[in-house]
Amino acid sequence: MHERLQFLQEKLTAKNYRVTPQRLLIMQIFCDHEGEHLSAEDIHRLVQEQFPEIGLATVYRTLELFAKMGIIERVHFGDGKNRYELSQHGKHAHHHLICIKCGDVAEVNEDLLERLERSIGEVYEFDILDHQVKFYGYCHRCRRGESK
Amino acid sequence: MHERLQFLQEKLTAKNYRVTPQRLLIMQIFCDHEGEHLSAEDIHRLVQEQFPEIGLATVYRTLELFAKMGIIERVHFGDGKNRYELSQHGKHAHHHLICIKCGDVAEVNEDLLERLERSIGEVYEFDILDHQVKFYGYCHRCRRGESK
DNA sequence: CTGTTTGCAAATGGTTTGCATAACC
DNA sequence: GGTTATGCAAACCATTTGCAAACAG
Repeated sequence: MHERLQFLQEKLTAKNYRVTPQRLLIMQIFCDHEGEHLSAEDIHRLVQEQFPEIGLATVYRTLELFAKMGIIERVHFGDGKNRYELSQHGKHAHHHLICIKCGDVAEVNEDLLERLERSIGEVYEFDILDHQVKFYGYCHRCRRGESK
Repeated sequence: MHERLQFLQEKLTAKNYRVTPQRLLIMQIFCDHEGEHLSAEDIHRLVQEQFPEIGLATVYRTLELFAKMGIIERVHFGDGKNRYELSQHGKHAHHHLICIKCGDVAEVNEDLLERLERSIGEVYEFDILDHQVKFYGYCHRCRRGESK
């Protein structure tokens, strides 16, 4: 949890970016909310609890910086806003199960797509570097008629 | 091509929506541009060539109506705007190869995902109804260093 | 100190909405 | 003729940008 902040500091320093409390705090928020898919507004609200004077623009600029540095990834669920999650160093974490009833988003961490990716790459002469896969349907709760 | 317009008319009438030249024309545009992934603005521009007085709002309202009726599908490529394509009745057409260099979007029509979908459905107790898969990388032209 | 980063407010761009008019049935 | 659909303009919402002040190195 801690080591991630240290890692961030090193990476920032290495690229001549400055280590600021805002950047550290936003990173902290990501660590405290792993597995969630936060929007910029979510992050702004959460950071404000500890640092009320932070501006939304700073959050956006930080998210862009982190994304550019490969620390976080942007994911799109088609609800009009971007969402962000920590990148899982090397591993893809872009298999999402999205419940069309309760809106719950679960992650599938297995890299079952690898074989598919390889064959598509061959057939279509396409060098695949990354992918994003979304499955829409009913989650285990909703399929049983439970509410969230 | 024609039969699609007739199909649209029947579906509109059946649901007590009105058959208007704007709606027919937008459908025509989709038929004339199969395989492309048009944004609302693209469609507005194309329709305007034949019907200059159409408003952007009408385009948006029509797209929403068509999507609600299942005639078209919304797809998101993460460039900030929605894109639309004709639904392929029953078949998924949501495997996209997106070139991160030239921006070209190709479709993969095979339903290679079916097995994967089945096993994920079992493991995660998730009823999968639809999916959307995007592969990002270099297309055959860009990988050879050609320009578009 | 010097250049980067921040906060604020204003601008932007895609999409939605209110309302009076026009068009379908 | 009654209701739905359209066009226009204004509203909206997520995101971006300009700029002067604050801050890291």
